[in-house]
Amino acid sequence: MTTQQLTRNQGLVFDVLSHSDGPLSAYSILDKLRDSGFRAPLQVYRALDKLLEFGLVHRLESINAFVACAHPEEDCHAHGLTAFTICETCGKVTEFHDHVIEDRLKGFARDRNFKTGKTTIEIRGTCAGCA
Amino acid sequence: MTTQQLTRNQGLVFDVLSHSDGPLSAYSILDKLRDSGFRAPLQVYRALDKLLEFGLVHRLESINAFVACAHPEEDCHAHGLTAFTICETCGKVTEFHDHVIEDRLKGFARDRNFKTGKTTIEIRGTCAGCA
DNA sequence: GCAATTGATGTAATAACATTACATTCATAT
DNA sequence: ATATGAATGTAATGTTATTACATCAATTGC
Repeated sequence: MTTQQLTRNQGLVFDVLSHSDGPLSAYSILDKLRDSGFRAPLQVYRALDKLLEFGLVHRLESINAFVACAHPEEDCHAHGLTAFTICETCGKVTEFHDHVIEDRLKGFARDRNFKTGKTTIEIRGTCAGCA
Repeated sequence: MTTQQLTRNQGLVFDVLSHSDGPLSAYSILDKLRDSGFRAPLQVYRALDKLLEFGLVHRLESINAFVACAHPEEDCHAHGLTAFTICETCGKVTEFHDHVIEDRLKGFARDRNFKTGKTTIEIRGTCAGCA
């Protein structure tokens, strides 16, 4: 998935997220896109749904916000599990992938015949710069 | 923390969660407590805040809902990291603790001088019974 | 005893996040 | 050219959470 084949709305939303310092809520994205013609939350949510599907954007469940993927040129879904640190002071988000954790969770699920869908791993705290 | 020293509202909310089959939203808790005199969301949220603090209740970030801790007699905070599987079909939630994952996340955070606050691990999918 | 403080409660209003419903437009594949 | 599926526009509504302010209850220090 390259950012070339995005629709206008998807492109605008991805652009806003890519150029943002930190995660943004759907409504702050909407505000930033008023001048580009956005008028309703659904325009943002629809674009976000697609971007999430493409693996270009991640949703941070614990703060109801969205970030651009750290490596949008590759397919993030292919990296397996994605985890995040979220600085509660400056908002900085760091994305990482850990195969040990992934295997461990997979094992846990398999042992219980639990069919894994989406997995969320988010560490909230204070980043090095803000400590 | 035993459930003895809870206030009336905290006790009522904990009771509803303890006797529930699955996770409940704050507003469904409110509905279940109308007859006990609850009239506003804040009564629920305030009780939940305390119960979370006491480790008697967990918040499921990915579904905006709350569950009673699986072992309220012990202090859940003492077990370290808590992770969950959440069945999207029947709502069943299973709580578990994994030291390998915990150590791995701790290591990641330490390497980056990230001071860890609350960590969320939630696996959404389909449980054995619903597969 | 009785202020002073602290924690819990009651209530209303509002803010923040997300979806449903329905009409329309666009792309493209026959 | 037209049928189809995807994307869009807009309004209304639903769901989750917080702010603000008044009151009440328990505890502490004097």
